[in-house]
Amino acid sequence: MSKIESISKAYVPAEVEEKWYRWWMEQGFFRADADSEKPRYSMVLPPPNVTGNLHMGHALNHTLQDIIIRWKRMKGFDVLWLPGTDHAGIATQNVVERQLAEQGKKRTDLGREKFEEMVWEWKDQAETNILNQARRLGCSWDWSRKRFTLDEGLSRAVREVFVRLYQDDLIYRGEYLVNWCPRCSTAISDLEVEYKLSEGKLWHIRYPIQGSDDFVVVATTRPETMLGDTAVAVHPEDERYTHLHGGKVVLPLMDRDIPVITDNFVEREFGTGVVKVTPGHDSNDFEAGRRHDLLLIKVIGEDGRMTEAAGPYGGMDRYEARKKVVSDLQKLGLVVKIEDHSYNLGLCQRCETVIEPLVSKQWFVKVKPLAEAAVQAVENRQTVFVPENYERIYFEWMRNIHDWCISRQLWWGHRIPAWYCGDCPEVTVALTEPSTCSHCQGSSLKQDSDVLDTWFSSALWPFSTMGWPDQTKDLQVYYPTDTLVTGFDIIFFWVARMMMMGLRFMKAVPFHTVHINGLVRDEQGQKMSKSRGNVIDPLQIIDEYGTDAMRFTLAVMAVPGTDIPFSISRMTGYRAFCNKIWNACRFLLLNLDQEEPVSEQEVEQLRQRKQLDLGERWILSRLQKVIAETNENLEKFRFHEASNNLYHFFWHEFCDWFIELAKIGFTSENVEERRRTGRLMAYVLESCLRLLHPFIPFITEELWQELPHSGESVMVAPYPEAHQEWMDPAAENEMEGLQDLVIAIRTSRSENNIDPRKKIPLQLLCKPEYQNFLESQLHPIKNLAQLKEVEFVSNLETGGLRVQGVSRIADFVLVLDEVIDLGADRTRLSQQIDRSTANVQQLQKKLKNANFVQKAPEHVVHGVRRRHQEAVEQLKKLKAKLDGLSQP
RNA sequence: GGGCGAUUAGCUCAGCUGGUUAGAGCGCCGCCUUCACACGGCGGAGGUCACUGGUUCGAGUCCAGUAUCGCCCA
Repeated sequence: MSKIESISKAYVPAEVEEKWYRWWMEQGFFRADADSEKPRYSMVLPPPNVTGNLHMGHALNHTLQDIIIRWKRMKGFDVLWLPGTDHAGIATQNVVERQLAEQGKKRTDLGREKFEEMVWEWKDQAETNILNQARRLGCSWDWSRKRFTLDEGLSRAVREVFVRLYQDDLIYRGEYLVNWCPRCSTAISDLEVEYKLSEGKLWHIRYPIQGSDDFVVVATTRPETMLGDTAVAVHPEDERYTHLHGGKVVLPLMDRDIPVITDNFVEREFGTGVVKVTPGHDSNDFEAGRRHDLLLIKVIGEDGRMTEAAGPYGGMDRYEARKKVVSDLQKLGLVVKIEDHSYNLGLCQRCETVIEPLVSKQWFVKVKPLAEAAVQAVENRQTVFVPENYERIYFEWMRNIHDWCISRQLWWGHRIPAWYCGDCPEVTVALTEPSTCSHCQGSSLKQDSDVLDTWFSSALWPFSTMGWPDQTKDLQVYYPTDTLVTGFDIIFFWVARMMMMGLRFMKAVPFHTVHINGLVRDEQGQKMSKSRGNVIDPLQIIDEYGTDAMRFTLAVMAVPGTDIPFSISRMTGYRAFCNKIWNACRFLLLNLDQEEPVSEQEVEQLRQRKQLDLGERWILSRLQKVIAETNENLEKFRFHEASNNLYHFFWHEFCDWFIELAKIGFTSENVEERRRTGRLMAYVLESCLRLLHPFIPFITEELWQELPHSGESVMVAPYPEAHQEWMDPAAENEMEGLQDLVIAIRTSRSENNIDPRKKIPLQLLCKPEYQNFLESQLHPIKNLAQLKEVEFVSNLETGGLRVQGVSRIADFVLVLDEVIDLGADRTRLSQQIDRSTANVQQLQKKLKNANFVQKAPEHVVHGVRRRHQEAVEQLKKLKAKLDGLSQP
């Protein structure tokens, strides 16, 4: 009784969340134990970037992982959920550079060392923030194993991998066309370029044919690159241009003779069918240039300005140069026409600057051999994708993979472990700084100033975090991990590369299952973005609605393979659900006078001694069903089904029916009955808290601690397993009959505007086989349907102040004091008759169909027969009722 | 151009291997402050499951095509 006073009428999340998280940590419940005898289950967290805050995407991703982890932990596994953060090279460097820019400074003003210090400061700050946010989300991370991609251990793994791949000829340095971001001043990989359809122009330009007065017309979207043209190309089978084969044209403005080449890559339908070839600034042209041994001229430099090779245009910005080139051409009368043209513009993923393809000396990973193994592993189902169709996306990319440019001209990241010799042209690649050149023994060495692509270190995450290259116990026990939960947007960036690296260096896939979660969108299904102003901050949501409500909403909406339109109004509903759970417990505590936990043996005894009443047998049976379903759904990553079933069971079965029945038990004069009601309800409620805990960890812990329980914490209590023998189809069937009758009476009452509080008399007419059953259930029926006395009759008295109703197991008449609206009654009956007639006809049609009766499985046919019979009877009764009304 | 996905109630979406009268939340309408909960209770209205054809005894569910929308890759 003192307890209930301490429990408020509504659940206030802010009052309990922090307390429990701290306590869980102190108790060491989150820590994995590599020496444990238990079966193990492991997962690594996709490390969030240390660029700022966690967003709804993280909230979803982390919630799903935490559900799995908490569930497995309760199931008796030794679980490891390894957390950490990613240094996120370009992204983080950009954040800090932007801060500098506000002070009017550039990173070069500070120098490398000073700048790096500054980024480290930012990193500490951002990381602390992110880790706090994860706490608020309730993530049961093993904090003792937290990692950061630039940690010494992980850096050692990066160097080790680089050196080994170099030794195996899978890493090389070379001069190739790369995607260059002039703003970030670095090369980026193909994946980091985002394409956006933009409105541009198509310029048609005349190139004079050498030794002739004639011209060819080429079409281009980037006229400034013509300064670097070293050929024009036509399709070999294009009959319009056979006369040009082997000839030359004169490049305008530069007055350079360039050859006409023939190549299949030319699209005859594009423009005039003659294209300019600029091997220095276009990837298709680069390839063509190699095939035809063309000169390569770099007319645009790393700073986005024209180079000296651009002659008079040298030093101009690339867009100014474009204008100038066009106007100069126009003066020469060489511009035939300018058309509007939309085309895909390549932008830097991080800063949206237009990418400049240019030739540069970079480090590359030869990916093909690595990709083959990674494809096979998925083909052999050593790793499976959930939902499965993502595997096709993975294959598609892996089979068309290009070499991976891994060097970045940044300061924030893993420095490339390569040293250039001042005395010879060779490079020394080593784990630690060498004192002499490995080729000429010279001692004037200088380390490559570039760093590695962030994804290079992320690719090692599943094993670098566990201590590799040392053969640690953690690696032995927890690698390969079981599941990876991540977004589809980084299947190529990250998942594919972890597969390649894991297989190469650990000789085993990094994870058995890749569960792909969707994107969190706003209520209208729009992508959340700062510019749209529709970004939802998870922390704000948590402050306002509580972590549990947010987690449950995300879980319920997480349909595999689809995006999540996050809805505040929906979440309000799940906050109400938390409140419902809270109050169900309050109700029990109000009525419970013992604290001894209820064991399964105790329930089993009651069951065997046939001491349970219908509602109790029914709720136990339903509980087994929902336990089985929840485990099955979680096994298949069907979070939405699992959470939705629990929601429905708890609210609409346990609360709406069982608690209502329990109210009768609690007010019984029979001490034994009162006690049993409390025991049963405590048992079911405690089971529900355990079932719900992975989804809503905070409220379940708070309440579990208040209820009779055994064990320290709900988070380490055993997850419920279904007792097959507690399933009770007979009880479920009887209960359905009872519910059907109660609902029919309630509907009748409501339709006749009878005050819900008003207790009224009732006449019942039932089939003989239900008589005993109904008599035994009179008490609950009276309570649930607000009835005064119930009289069994052999003929329903119609007419006058009587309202009739039918249900599956019994018909009834409400005996009313008030005047009722016969007209309304008639309309309602007619509607019911229409519906019922349609139903009968449909079932009849099926049964008349000889094919159906012969071919459909027996139980289906049987079911239809039964339903048909019932429907016919019901229709007959409804018609009789209508007749009764018509002749008062 | 290639690939993937979507189209179900006013809104946002479930519906897993084809089989009760297609469900949920929110919204809407009516009644109720009944001693767990108004973040509540009881009841109700609302759907030709995008369209066309096919497979099947039976299709929201499987197949083909059409339309519209979205995403990824080139």
